[in-house]
Amino acid sequence: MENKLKDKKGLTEEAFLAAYDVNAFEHPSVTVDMLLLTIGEKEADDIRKLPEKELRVLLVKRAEHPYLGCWAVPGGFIGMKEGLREAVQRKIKDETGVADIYFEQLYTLGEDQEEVMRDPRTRVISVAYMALVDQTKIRPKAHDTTEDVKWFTVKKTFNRVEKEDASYSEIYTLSLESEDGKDKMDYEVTESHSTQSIYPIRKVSYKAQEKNKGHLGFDHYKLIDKAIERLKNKIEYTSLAFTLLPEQFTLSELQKVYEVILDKKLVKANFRRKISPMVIKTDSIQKSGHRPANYYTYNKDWRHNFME
Amino acid sequence: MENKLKDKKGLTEEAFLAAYDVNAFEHPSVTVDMLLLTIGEKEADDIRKLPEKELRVLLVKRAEHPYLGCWAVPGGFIGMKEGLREAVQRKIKDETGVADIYFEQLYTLGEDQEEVMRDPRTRVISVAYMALVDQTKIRPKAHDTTEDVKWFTVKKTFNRVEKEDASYSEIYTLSLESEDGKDKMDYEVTESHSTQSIYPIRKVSYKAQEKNKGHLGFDHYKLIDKAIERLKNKIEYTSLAFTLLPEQFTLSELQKVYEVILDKKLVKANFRRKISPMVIKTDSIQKSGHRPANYYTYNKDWRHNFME
DNA sequence: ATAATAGTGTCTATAAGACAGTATAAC
DNA sequence: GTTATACTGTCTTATAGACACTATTAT
Repeated sequence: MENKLKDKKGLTEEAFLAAYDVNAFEHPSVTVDMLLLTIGEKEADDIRKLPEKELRVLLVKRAEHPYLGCWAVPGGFIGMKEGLREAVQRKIKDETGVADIYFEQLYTLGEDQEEVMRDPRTRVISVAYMALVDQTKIRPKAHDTTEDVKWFTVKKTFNRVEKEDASYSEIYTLSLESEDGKDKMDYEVTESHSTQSIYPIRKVSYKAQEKNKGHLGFDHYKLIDKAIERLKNKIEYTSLAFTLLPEQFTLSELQKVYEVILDKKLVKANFRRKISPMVIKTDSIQKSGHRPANYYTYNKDWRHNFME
Repeated sequence: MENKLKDKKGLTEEAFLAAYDVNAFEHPSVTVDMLLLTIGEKEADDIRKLPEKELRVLLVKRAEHPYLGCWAVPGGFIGMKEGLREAVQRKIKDETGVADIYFEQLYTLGEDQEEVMRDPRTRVISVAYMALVDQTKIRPKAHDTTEDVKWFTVKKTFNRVEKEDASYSEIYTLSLESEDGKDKMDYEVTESHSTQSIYPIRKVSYKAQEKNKGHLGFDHYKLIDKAIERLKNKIEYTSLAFTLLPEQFTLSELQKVYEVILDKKLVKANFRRKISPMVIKTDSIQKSGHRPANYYTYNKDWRHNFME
């Protein structure tokens, strides 16, 4: 649509745009952050036992100011002519060497006064994305702006509830530990909910623990926390679990993925009944030190059969 | 934490920050957009009948380029020292005169190439928020940058499914109509889902209809669509419905709110059974041309009794 | 009486949870 | 046989859906 209307100053759109001065105001910077999550396996001591699974996030050790030497979620400034998703795509390629990965928008940082100061360089709005991968498919590598890359095991454990007059708080520990055990950061997470308001008012605060080996840069603990929450939520009604596994998997492996993310044990028979429409049995078999298991694949037309 | 480490160029953080030139790169602009949603009532012809309810969104008629004369979701540039939420809070106050309103982050626009060009002035990243209000509490007003403000009834109706080789598409009509009926915009929404990939790939496209009276600026149809979807999703497991009603309401009113948002009829007895833990009976009564109804309020400690 | 809505009781269908049992491999 | 996991059947309980019935007001 060509807009020939004139504004209050008598300008057409064309004239207005020609006169528009982008630099009349100061602009914030915009970055993307990428939470790359995966399910890793802890090598079992007994060969006959199945390996335990755990949730992991990819962190890079920063080789540049600010937060030089700290661990952080990979990310960076976006180009002027680059879409946010495209920027994330580029980061994923840089970080992992792979292009075809599931990711979705998670949360945009820069909401309140505290977050206005989140980067000492300038005002930074950061759009965070959550990406999910099968760990066996990728091999992360450090590059110019990063000194190291590691997978960190993520765990969020419940501590206690505190009741106040107008609110109650749930207190958790969010812990991050690198595979080699050299870096370990814990955060105390306090989620307070107002009991006064009609609508949910939720304030979350984070406190780094004294004994931490290593530091997490920026306010990235917020992103990790958000990502866990989102994943926990969505895994129940989507097919996201399958993005964390190879194309072929056993039902026990699948169950462990659910158990790690939901953070609770599931009853085998019930689990199998529930996910049966989402999977297809293959003729391959996984051999092991006990009864062999059937391999399954994701049933690609699960969705449209179950939404009318 | 004071960071005394030196980077590759031998600079401390302090020296690095002193030398940091914000203007070394061009920056995108950042705006917030605010989707203010409410439940409105269509005046019934028969006094004895209860009024029908419908979902409405607040749109402003732009008095400035670009999209001068078009309807748009209210919004604007953020200040350098202003948090995103704070900017939205300010807009809400400007637009409605009220401060205490529920709102949450919805979605950040600017994801792909098409969205890089979404504003003819410059590259604009827009962080959209969804706000929910009881329509009786507020009185929207136009101001300097807007020529008019109106509530638009929002409806999304299903048309058909089209099956292709590697995908299937659901086609909907998204319609917006002002209370006075003078402005009416329809969009054909095509949601295609890939049937090939392990993970959900969903592409949505929008097409304005020829017969439209009035235009919607920018890509704001995307936001309206996202907001409907979010609301539909969250109303089932949150207390958001109560933000759309006065403090006291009848169970029939509450049921109508759910029906409008979920876009289906509910069975009264079952609905009441399900929401009973969320509400408290008051001693007030609503008189009308039939059996009077009890007023209820939201049960503020519904949440923590139902999450262990 | 009638129109219109308020409010309740109960039967049925479906899904979730618990648990016990059998099967099959390596050692 | 033992260990460790794979896989299945069935009972119980909880939840969702359908439907019928009674109650109360204004006109």
